[in-house]
Amino acid sequence: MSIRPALPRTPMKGALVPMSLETIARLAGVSRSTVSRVVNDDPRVRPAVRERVLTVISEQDFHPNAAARSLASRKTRIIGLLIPGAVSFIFSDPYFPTLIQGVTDACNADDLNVMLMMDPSDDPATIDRLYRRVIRGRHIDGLVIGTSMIDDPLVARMRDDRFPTVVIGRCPDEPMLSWVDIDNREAARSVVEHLIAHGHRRIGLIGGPRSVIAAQNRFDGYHDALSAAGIVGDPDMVVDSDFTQAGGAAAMRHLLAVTAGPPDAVFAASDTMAAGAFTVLAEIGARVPNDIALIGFDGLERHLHTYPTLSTMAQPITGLARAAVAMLRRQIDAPDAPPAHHVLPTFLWRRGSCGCSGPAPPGSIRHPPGTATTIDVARYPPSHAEKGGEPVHDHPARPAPV
Amino acid sequence: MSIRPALPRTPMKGALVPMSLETIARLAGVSRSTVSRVVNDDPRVRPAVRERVLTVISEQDFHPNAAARSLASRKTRIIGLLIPGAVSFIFSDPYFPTLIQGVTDACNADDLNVMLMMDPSDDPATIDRLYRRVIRGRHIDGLVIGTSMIDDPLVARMRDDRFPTVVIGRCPDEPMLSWVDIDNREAARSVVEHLIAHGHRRIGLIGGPRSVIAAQNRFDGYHDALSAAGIVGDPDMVVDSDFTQAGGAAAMRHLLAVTAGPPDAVFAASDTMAAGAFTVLAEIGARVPNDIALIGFDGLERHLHTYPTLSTMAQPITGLARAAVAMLRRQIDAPDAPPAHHVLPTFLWRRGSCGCSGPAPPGSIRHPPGTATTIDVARYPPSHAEKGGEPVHDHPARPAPV
DNA sequence: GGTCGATGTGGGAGCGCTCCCAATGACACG
DNA sequence: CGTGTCATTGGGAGCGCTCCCACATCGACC
Repeated sequence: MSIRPALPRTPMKGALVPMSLETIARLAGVSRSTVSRVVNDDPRVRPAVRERVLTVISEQDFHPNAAARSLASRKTRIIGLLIPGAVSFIFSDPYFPTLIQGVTDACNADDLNVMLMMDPSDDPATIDRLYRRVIRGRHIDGLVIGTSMIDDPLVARMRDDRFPTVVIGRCPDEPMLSWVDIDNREAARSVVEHLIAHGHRRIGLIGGPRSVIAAQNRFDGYHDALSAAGIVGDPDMVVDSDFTQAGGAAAMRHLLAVTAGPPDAVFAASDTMAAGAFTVLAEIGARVPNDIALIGFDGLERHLHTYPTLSTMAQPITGLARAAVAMLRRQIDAPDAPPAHHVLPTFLWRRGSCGCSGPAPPGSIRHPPGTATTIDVARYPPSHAEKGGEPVHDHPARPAPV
Repeated sequence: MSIRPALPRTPMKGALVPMSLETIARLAGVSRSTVSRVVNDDPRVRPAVRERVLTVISEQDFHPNAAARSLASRKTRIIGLLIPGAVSFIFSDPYFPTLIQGVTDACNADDLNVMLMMDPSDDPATIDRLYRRVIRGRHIDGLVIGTSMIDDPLVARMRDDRFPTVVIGRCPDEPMLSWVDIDNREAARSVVEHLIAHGHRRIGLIGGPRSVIAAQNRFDGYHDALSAAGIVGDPDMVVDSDFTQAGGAAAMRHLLAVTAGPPDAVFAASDTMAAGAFTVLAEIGARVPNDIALIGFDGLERHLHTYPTLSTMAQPITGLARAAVAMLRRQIDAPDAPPAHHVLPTFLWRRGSCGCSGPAPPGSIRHPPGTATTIDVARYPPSHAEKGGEPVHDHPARPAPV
């Protein structure tokens, strides 16, 4: 195995030839340092010299060696994106793909690179190897964690290592870690409140796995709304599911089979589960929303194409990703700054499946569109805002209780 | 901005302390070289010494610095995974998420890291920056390209740069690039052949974008089957769509509105588009498969939960990913080896939506289960094989015409 | 007892950058 | 004309590894 570059080989058409600052320096008649300054946009270079160097760089199609740069600067310009393997629903739900896309997009804008870390097998030994190799091997400058599980050991590890980390999804037990999130509890509460405003009393909940903090928060919000309305919840109306379409379908069947009678409205804690519920309702010939009303969670564009269109609590997935990257950059630049916590707003899209098709239901809450968070990267509402529905209720950003 | 590590700080509980081969060497009473040998599994170390060094490494929780390693060895142990932004259907279809997962999984097994490259905006300037930064900056050792478009400029660039690259999806015009693929044309042909065996003559096609090579190949296969059966195709029966569910629904509506009459069977070139078609059929009350039979493409597990279950041509997405990583590793180790091309087998799952519900239709082709390709990494059939249907027709791997 | 190979081991010389400091020249001012 | 100041520029010293070569050390063998 020859590792040495094949130097004497005649450089063939376009083939990558190793090139260094020194080469460029010689060709431009300056020193290595000056080329370095030009490459790094250091102002201490005379415009004429800068011009000359830039010309040579562009002629030679030179780009500085990342490894050498990292070694000397102690910065890799790579951030890690960790998607925990424990979440079985990773790719049966477009949440994570959208998140990944949002993160890479934000990084492109900053000339950062993304190292994707995930372990579908969720084997502790693999995770440990991955962790040691990437974090301790200093492959990356910081880490974005896709979604935190309750008692995620990796989260505690990052805190102990004081490694720059931003979690998407709150970490109530880790005040020293930065995170960005939506207010899942409040959002869920207002979904159920909306169903109550439609006159429904027997409201089912198709929830996510309790181990996912966001899912737990949505359970809590559901109960909050029932309590506030003085409704005594039926435990049979609450089904734990798994964020998949199949799981949503199974949960719906379960709700329909409850001895005390089926629900007259259902809140599914994800659009994907709502879609599963939808198919079951179609199968048995139940009319939505007349027989059973339905509201999802996520605000995925694709569910605009069902009939009736799915009402849903939209969360700014791309905004979360952008915010996480921005926060992480800040943390990398100032490692000793205190942790930051941000809450982004959500929107309830009233569409066909909840019974809204024009006039707001009696008693529905209508807030003015909330000003977004102080993080300017959180562009909101989502781009498909204009495609259907109308925001009824939003949760303005606010500092989270730390 | 202090870049220097805060050395004098008392090392707090678990905080990352910079550590080097030299440190370990001193603690173990050996030289830097010996530690390096231990870390790299070089046999030229006495067992006793190795043991001692390993103990110190583990005590100190040491992991060698990736940048220094890369700089000295000229290998980064990172591979790039490029998902072209031009494909709008990236995340509306689980194909890419599954591919990404497959690639990271394969890399974990080899202690390789994955750098995710994608540009949703598909802006040439961004792509160019990304390319220069990552490829020419030598951030990665090699590249897996998710799916090639017809005339993808990036593909030509890789070939010119002689950069280790494997494309998932064939590149007929680039014999010097390695790729792994399925035989889309033949697979599509046998789908349509199967519909013909069911007695259908008026067969619609919901295709993907023509700019995607795989989609084009499926069009060709569709026509092959019609020709072979002596059926004169109706151009109105062929609708170009976009691999999304909404696109599939729109295409189905289009097929239903054709003046010469609706199809009695439809081949959708992806399961996601088939799902869209499904909802339209349900909406108008058409029975599947009695009024209109339907077969999809991809073999996504989620469509096992529809009613009737979706018949589909399954492709080994994870197998493609694994094969690509294996091929890329080989190419990185032996850059001068000739390019490799592999074709993985597909399976037709006969389920409810095509009319198969037990006995094979008259004249259906039944091959013995094909032995998989010579690439041992391609485990096949997919893990959900046991969940429904029965393979009817497989395409054994064969060397591709180069 | 000398020679040879095999087997370990140590240290030097980079890899291609960044950062620091010293040196240079130009210019203004006293 | 001396001196100080500023803007530029060059070169040295690493960053933490890998690789190569030299140098033991130890038997085995003649």
